[in-house]
Amino acid sequence: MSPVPIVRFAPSPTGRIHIGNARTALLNWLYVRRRGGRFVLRFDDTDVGRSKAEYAASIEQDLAWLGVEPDDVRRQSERMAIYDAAAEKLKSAGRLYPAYETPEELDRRRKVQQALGRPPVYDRAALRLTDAERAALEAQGRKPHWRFRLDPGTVRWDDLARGESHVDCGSLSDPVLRREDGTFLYTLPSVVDDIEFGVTDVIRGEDHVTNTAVQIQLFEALGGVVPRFGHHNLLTDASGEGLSKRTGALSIASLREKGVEPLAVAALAVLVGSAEAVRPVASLDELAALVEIRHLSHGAARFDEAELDALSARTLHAMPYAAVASRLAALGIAGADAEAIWLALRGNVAKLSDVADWLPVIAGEIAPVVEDRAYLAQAAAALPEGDWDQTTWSAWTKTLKAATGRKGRELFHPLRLALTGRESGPELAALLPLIGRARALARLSAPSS
RNA sequence: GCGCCCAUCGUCUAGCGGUCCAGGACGUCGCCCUUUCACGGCGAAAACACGGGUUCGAUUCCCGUUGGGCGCGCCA
Repeated sequence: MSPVPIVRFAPSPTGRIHIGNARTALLNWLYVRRRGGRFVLRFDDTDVGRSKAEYAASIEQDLAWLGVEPDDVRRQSERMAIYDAAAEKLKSAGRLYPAYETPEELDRRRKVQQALGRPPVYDRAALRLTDAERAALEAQGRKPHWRFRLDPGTVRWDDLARGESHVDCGSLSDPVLRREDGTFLYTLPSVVDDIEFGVTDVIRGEDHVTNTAVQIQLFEALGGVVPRFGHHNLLTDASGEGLSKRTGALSIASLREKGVEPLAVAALAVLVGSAEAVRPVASLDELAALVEIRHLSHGAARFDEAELDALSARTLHAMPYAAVASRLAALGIAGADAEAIWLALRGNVAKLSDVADWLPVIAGEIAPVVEDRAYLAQAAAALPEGDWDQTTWSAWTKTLKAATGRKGRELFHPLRLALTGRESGPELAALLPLIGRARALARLSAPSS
């Protein structure tokens, strides 16, 4: 097998991606990030009716927001001729055969089989058609769709996540590879592309395990190298319901709009349902070192959005200035004081945008809360001269303590109320130098409120 | 209905026959630190789904039941 892993994330651009898709994308991305390798973003857009360019664009945006930067982006809609050739190859090998049933007929048969307690498997009636019968159908204007003739045996593989795995293909329908109009379903293009792009590891959700058995047969029928497969456990929402059944709420776009940190989304998306404790991380590299596909559990895991908010806040509390500098600049926080402002405020924000709430305290207008004018006048008079730094607060309050005999809450709280106008907030030692002498003096001397 | 996978504290999990009156993380609660919040420190409550086996001994192995996830598409 290639020493350099090549993985792919293959969404169909028929909607926006949600947290479950992000889990798959990230698991792939982190896999090659740690080993050195390539990540291909492949849009499985053979369903022209449902695929939309704007969805593809938004998927790329969502991935970029999470920090996933593909090495290559491909579109299946541009590669039809190649799938055509593969289909011909299967046809001449006797593995692809025409079938003429209508979707309604098939649906009816499936229902009958289910009612009889039989698995709803295609009966291969088309395989028993004589040449004359086929010609008759064609003469009526019926166009065939094309099915891949499955080997009935059991397909086995050593799964990256689940170990020894097997699927009995005898209980599967021959998959339709191509529609009447010549367009392809996802199965064949996926395998053709995996072969051609040299994909070494297919990491996807466990909803694909039976597809994997079919696709392994397809890899073999096409003479391609069968990649390693890994099927990660699926996520459910907080109530235990499968994500695929719900839409919207857990989309990456909605999480971004809520102001959740991308690193928190990434961390929870891949750490939940694994043996590793969910924790804030400082980078995707740190996350990559934590994630081990083999350590994923095999049952579905709950993704709790409430947990995400807490993780997002904790991620912010430890975030170095360099990691947020450009986003702070966009909020108007830049220049010499920007780092000090961030370090003073970060422990008190749940979302990055919360820093805006504190800006007036540092550099704008507030309504000081004044309850004890005499004490504040005394405090104003004791305000140190010269340049202020982190030590100014304690020097000042020490002086005040000696002069007034106050201590604890009685000493500090009136100062906080006057200087910030609020009951609680960041440490005043960090805030005071940012507020500056002039502003502090004005607030301490404000009229009673 | 049939098939595959799973089943340990509220949640995510460790556990691969005795080391488990079950360990960690998040959450919750309490205490400490602190002018407040947050952080940090210490501590507490909190779980082996049920029934049968196998075994000297089952959380751990087997079978069944129940529950859950997924699949059974001319979706991907």
